Amino acid sequence: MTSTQLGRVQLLIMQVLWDRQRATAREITDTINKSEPIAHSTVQTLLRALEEKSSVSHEVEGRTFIFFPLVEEENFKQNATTVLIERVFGGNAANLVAHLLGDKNVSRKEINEIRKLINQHDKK
Amino acid sequence: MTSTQLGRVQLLIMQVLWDRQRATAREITDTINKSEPIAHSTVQTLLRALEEKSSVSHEVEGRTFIFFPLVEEENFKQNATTVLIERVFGGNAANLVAHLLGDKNVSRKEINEIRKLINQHDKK
DNA sequence: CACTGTCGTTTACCTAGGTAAATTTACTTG
DNA sequence: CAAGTAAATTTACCTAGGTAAACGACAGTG
Repeated sequence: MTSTQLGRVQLLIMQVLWDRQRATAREITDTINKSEPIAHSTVQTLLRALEEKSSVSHEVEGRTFIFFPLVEEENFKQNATTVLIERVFGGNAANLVAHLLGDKNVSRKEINEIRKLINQHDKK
Repeated sequence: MTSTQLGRVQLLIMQVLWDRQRATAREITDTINKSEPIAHSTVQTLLRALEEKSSVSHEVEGRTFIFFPLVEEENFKQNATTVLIERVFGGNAANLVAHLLGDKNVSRKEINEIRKLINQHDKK
């Protein structure tokens, strides 16, 4: 299916994997537990789900599984962004940016950063 | 709960309501059916779900229900955008824009539009 | 007055995501 | 070798979203 759609906790797991490239279920659980409580068995269940939809795979080392991502972080970001633009912003990325400029959750500092990005992008 | 999280089809329904402000279930079904097939009973089921989470409400007119949105489109857009930025772009809107500039799915035309938006925004 | 079409309601089934305990399996260490 | 530990697997439950048939109420029409 290669669905690059992930649930919130699945995404946390993927982020650990993107960060480390390789990790055991235990390492993933411990990493997530630094920011929020999660049971090890939950992580294992979701890892199996991720494996079923070909987002991750594993190698066996001794008697433990070493997991690694099959989906690239960039691919995922692209997909997530595209879905938002398609469903919510009529398929036009500029509509999304227009929204950001008027969004109270976006700070002045971020807007300045955005302006810089555009200017730099223009210089090519 | 006031969850502004909506499923794909729920969002289609909300978009019809945002567009018309008031509509019967039948009108919603017919509108959606112009772009994709959907059973009337599916729309009714989802309308009830939307009503349960206070996204829409209805008045009774004769023996039919007239639905109308309780959630503002802007609120929803803001929420959906915030969730993407938080979960995928480390909470920084500029990261999202940086991504857009390198996204193959975003056309040159859209980038130009974005530049114009920023320039106009600066003039205040 | 029975028939038909349109409502809304009920019921049922499926998938995905999340949560986690219980169980099994197997290695290691006293 | 028995016990404990740690890993993976199995099992179970719950919610949200989606899909749609089946059902019951009712108004208008022949």
